Amino acid sequence: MTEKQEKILQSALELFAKEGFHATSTSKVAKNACVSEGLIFRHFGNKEGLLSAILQLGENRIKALFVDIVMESDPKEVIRKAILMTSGIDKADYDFWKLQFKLKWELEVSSDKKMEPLKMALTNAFNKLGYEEPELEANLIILFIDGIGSAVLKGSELDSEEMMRFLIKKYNL
Amino acid sequence: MTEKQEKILQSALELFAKEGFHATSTSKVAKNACVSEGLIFRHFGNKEGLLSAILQLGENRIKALFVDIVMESDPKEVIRKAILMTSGIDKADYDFWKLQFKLKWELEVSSDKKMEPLKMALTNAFNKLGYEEPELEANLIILFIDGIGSAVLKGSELDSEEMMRFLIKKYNL
DNA sequence: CTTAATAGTGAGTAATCACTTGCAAAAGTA
DNA sequence: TACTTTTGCAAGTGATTACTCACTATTAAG
Repeated sequence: MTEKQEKILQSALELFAKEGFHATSTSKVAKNACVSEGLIFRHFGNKEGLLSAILQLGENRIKALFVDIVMESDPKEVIRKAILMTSGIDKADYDFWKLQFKLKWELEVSSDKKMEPLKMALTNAFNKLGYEEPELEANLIILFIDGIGSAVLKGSELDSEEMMRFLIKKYNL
Repeated sequence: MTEKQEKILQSALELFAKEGFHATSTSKVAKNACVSEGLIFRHFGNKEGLLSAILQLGENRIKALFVDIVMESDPKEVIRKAILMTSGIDKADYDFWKLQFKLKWELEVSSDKKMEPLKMALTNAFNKLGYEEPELEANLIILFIDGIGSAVLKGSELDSEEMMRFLIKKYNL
């Protein structure tokens, strides 16, 4: 991957996150990246190709976030780490995650599949801890993680750290 | 409001919800509504004006949904009704609510303010029931409602009815 | 009936859209 | 060195964008 190629990707990420995919023109991306507009199409084929490249990065990053949770053997620790998942994300990466959330709405891609390994790990954890309906408990945690993530990235006033602490207390973790 | 004016609003709602605001052109809206494109600008000024009109409808509808909850005096019933809030929405109104959720991301409008009365009612209810941290409990419920709504409107596989039943059981309501 | 306001149209507008093309500079590769 | 491939740019392309304008049809009040 060339230097300019990365610059295009970085600029697209920033602008797509800030303004949205459809509201961002390829000429804007090119200007922001200080390259000719044609170069975008040379490297990524079309605008959707550019988006796909970004989406692929997202897939990889989310997998990386899950690894630490899924590999954990202590069930209590699995749930704790899941709840705290979003606390670990760098502020410099906000654009990146914001885009991922935004695109779930803009492109109608279901996030169920991506969350599947996390759901399995949580279900298993709740099962080990003797909860009556482990799968529903897992769904609930995922709902909260997603909700907290959304709130933070949308710039809500919600104190995410306090919510996580509260949840951890609620589950005796 | 004229017949054609309503048709424009209806078409815009449908298309904005399906394709997104920026991805829907005014000419598409006009065609779908079987009116001349110019009429849109006569009545709504510009594309954003059309959006504002739709957004205003949303504000009113969400207030109507809240009334039944906020007016309830029995604290347990307040929480129960809040949890079940999304179960009452008509499938014919899916486009409408989908657009409201979509726009929260596309236009970066915080939904905190709209949710404020609901949060107050829930906080009060949890307080009456002797919960230690009523405000955080309220936040959690709102997070849940928002999450269920998102999941359903995004076409997730999540069984929302079962999740609601599960939560109601969890809170002994 | 007259008049004025509103509702509605359809053919424009300049600007912008995603994308292409021709060509040159650079970088491998032998 | 000579040749091929990749990288990059500038100047285009036709289509579409949000929006305007000149005009007509309809309505309603005096």
